[in-house]
Amino acid sequence: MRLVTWNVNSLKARWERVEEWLVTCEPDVVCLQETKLADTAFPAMDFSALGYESAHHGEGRWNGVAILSRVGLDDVVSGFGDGEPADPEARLITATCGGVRVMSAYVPNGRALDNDHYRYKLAWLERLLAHLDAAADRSMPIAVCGDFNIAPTDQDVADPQSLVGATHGSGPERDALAKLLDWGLTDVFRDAYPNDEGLFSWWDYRSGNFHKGIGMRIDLILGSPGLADRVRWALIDRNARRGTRPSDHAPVVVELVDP
DNA sequence: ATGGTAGAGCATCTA
Repeated sequence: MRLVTWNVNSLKARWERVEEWLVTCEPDVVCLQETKLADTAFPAMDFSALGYESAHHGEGRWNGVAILSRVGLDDVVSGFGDGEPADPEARLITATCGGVRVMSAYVPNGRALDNDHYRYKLAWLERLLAHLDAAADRSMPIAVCGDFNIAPTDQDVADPQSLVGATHGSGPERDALAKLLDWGLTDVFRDAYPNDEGLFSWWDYRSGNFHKGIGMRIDLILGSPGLADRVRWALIDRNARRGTRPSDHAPVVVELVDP
C-alpha cells in the first residue's frame, strides 16, 4: 500500500497538478491538507473518476482536510472524536483505509510565540492525543499524517537560527510532538533517513527559497508499530514543488508491504 | 528594518 500526505495549498488552484501527480504516482491512500474548500465544493466526483473514494472536512476559505482511498474508506470521523465542543477550524479527518486507521491533520501554524494562535496550536496538539485514544484502536495499524507545522529537530531545518524565538521549532511545540511519539508513534520518514540533512517538505514561496534549498521538514507520517514495521521505503517528491503553480509543500510518500 | 510570494477574494488575512 502506498500512502501519501500532501498540503496542496488550495485544491482549486492545484487541481491540475494534483490530478497529474496522482496518475503518475498511483498512491492508494492520500491525505490532503489546506484544500481551502467547503464540503459542497469538494470535487468528489473527479476523484471518483480517478478511482478514489474520498472524505472531506472543510469550511471554505481556509484549512480543509481530506482522505482519498482506493483500498476502502470507512468509519469516517470529521474533527476531534473527544466529545468536547467542535474545533472551530476544519483541521482533522480520520478514516479506515485498507486496514489502517488514517488521520489527515493540518496542525495550526501558531503565527508567533506571543500569539493566541500559538496557544491554540499547543492545545490542538493536546487534543490530537485525546483523539488518538478516542478514535483509534491500538490493535490496528495507525498513520497520523499531515502538515504538523513543526520541524521535529534542527536536522529538519535549513537554518536553525532562523527559528530562534519563532514558531515551528520552539520547545513546547517539539514537546507536544514528542508526546505523540511517546503515545507509540514513529516518524517513519526520519526513521528511513536517520542521518540525512536537507530533506525538506516545505519551502517558502518567497525569495526563491526552494531553489536555494532553504526549507523545513514539517509534513510527517507518524506510524504505530504495526505500520512503521511495514515501511518498505519513503520519499519526498521534490519534483512536485517545481514547475507551474506548485504548492509550497511537496508530497511525502511511504510504501508499505502487505501485512 | 523587513521584505520577499501565493491563495482567497476584493480589504486584508493567512501562511
